[in-house]
Amino acid sequence: MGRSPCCEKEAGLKKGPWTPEEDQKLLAFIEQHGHGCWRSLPAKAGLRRCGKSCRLRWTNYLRPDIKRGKFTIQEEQTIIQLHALLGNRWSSIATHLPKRTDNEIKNYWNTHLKKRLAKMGIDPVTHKPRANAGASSGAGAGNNAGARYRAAAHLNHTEQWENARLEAEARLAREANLRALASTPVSPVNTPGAKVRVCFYYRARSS
DNA sequence: AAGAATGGCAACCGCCGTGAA
DNA sequence: ATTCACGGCGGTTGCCATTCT
Repeated sequence: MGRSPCCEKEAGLKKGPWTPEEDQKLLAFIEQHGHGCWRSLPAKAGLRRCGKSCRLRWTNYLRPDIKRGKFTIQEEQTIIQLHALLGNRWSSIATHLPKRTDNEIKNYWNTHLKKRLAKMGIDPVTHKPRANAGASSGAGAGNNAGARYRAAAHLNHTEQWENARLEAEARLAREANLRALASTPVSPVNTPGAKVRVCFYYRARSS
């Protein structure tokens, strides 16, 4: 039973980058009325966009509580720790970084953190040391001191990440307990319905 | 200086879960 | 019990900016 696409190919529906005028319209409308039903919002706000596009623009860019700009070391650590625990569940990760959007975190992971971990010889999917770590890091074959240094550094990093991971695990467990005690709604981390699509794919850029 | 390659990020696509009818 | 609409999510793409050759 196929679902029709959420955004019908309606004539005149605009796609692509948002203009400042569109941003202004969306912002003004939501500030005045709240977003309500996203589907009907564009018509009410005078936008020629689909509701989904409006929602995305709002949640990823226009929301006033979004922190933009460079991620701090602490934020990076949190992302790495949570990714080790949760995999690519960006929305869950984002709940622990309240001012960052899942899209931003996902982008940051794919463009920065993933590469950094790989460079350190850590598999960005499993967060465990790679068996052949360092073999492809461009190490000069005859440089033993360099190799020793890299090996030590690698062990050091591995240890660091593992500790961080355990810390995060403990913290999340504590938080879960507190939530259970307070009988508040379970967090996305433990929500049964939360998507567990851990399989990871990263588009290899064609060169 | 110019073109190619790469990086970074905003936005789109399609699937899934949920709740209402 | 089934269908449908909607919101939400993760994966992917496309474009602009920056760096490299």
